[in-house]
Amino acid sequence: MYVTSPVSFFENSQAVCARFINEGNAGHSHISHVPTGHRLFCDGDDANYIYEIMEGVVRTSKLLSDGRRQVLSFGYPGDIAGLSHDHFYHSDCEALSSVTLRLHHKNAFNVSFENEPDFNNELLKYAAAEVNNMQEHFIMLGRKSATEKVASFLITLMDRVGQKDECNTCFELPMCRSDIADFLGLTIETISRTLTKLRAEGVIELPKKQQVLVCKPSALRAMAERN
Amino acid sequence: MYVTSPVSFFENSQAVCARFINEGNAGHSHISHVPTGHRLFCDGDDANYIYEIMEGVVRTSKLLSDGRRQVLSFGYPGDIAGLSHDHFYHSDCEALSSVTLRLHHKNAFNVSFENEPDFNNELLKYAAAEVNNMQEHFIMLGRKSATEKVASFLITLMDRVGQKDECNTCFELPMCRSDIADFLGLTIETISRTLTKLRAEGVIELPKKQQVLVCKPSALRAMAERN
DNA sequence: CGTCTATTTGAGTTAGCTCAACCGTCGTGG
DNA sequence: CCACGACGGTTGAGCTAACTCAAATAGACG
Repeated sequence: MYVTSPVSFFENSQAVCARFINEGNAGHSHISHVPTGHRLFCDGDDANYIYEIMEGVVRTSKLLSDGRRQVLSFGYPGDIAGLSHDHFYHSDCEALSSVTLRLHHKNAFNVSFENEPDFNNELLKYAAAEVNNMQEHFIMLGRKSATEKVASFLITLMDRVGQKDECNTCFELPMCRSDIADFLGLTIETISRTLTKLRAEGVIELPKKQQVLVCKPSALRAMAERN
Repeated sequence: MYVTSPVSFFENSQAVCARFINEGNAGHSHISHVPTGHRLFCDGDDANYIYEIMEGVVRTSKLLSDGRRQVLSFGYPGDIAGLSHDHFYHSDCEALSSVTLRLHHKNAFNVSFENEPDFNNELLKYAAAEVNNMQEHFIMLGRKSATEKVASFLITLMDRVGQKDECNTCFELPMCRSDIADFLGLTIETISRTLTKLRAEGVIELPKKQQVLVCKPSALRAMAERN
């Protein structure tokens, strides 16, 4: 189980990164591959890189001392992981699938990147958008019911990575139920029951456990806002 | 009641700002005063300014269509409000006390500030720190009990603005119970009951309804982490 | 085919919610 | 100056959404 697995179960993140780095550009950034389940960085590590996700999905999370976990985000291609306001990462980050990354090496004593004003501007834009996304997630965590949370979550994924054939939209869930639970502030049982309910109502289908088919997108959207 | 008060109850935010602006510097920033209860900006307004809080406290919040509200942050001196990733504000912001602000005028078609790379760097640093704070708040909203939430909230304020005399630490609560409730994802009744419980256990005192005296800071910190 | 793990389903519990009454403070107007 | 109403906060009683614990099921994989 993720929730209780100690950090030491995985290799040290530095080692993982070193192992899978393929030197791309000699300059400030290079390309790296990380396989499923491996860690990009840990809470407390030196924040030497900013990770641009090019392919695959990562999960960032934070642990409380008693094992409770909050998943902070699922990072899809185009997203950035590892932004830090000081010298350290403040979350764990793990590959949920085989991941291709662009690593931007960071001056260890500066949040921003020297001689890269454009990249800094991009980062600022990204950070501002991230703040906005997180604010939306605040509403989700603070004020929405279980059904609303799950429906909102599915809609976000549908809009972002859904494949539309004729009438339905289909997408993969690279994360397991406990990841979803810890993202939405619920339990795995509640996630499961809610998905079952949505399926029973004909709003979605679950061809495989980690694959969703949205049959009634408008009904799903309605459920994300009320009840 | 804040939760249900329509936007139109207050004057248009542009007007408010215009009225209370005292031209400080002729350049990119100027100083402004906003009295208690008045709005700095609304969700949907053109994001023309970034607000640097110099004195007083502001509250940013988001409303759902059915009236549910999530308070996103309480802004204290040194904080920034109004950061946006596009041309618009995505939250409401209101003065909880008489507030002094430095307004930074923004190019309406750019997130960042032209010819102000230093300010941009400051912004990036601030945004990264903000992301970090918000991640902490995710744990609060997603995984903590009512008691833990209230205790965490009090500790944050205590550490930030507490006045330490001999053995106790004292601070004001410029926000009302419903603000705290909507910040922590609880109801006013639960806030009230929890404060009563903390008082009964001798951890805090409430000399006035909007004033807190922390008698047992370590006990309070313990409660913030477990139950 | 058997084992391991993720997920689903069921049954009972509870933390926090809703609804309602009450209290205290403060501002207004007779 | 006092009565009254409004409003924010507290307290009580009962309810319910989501949790916990437990058992059954279903894939995945050697």
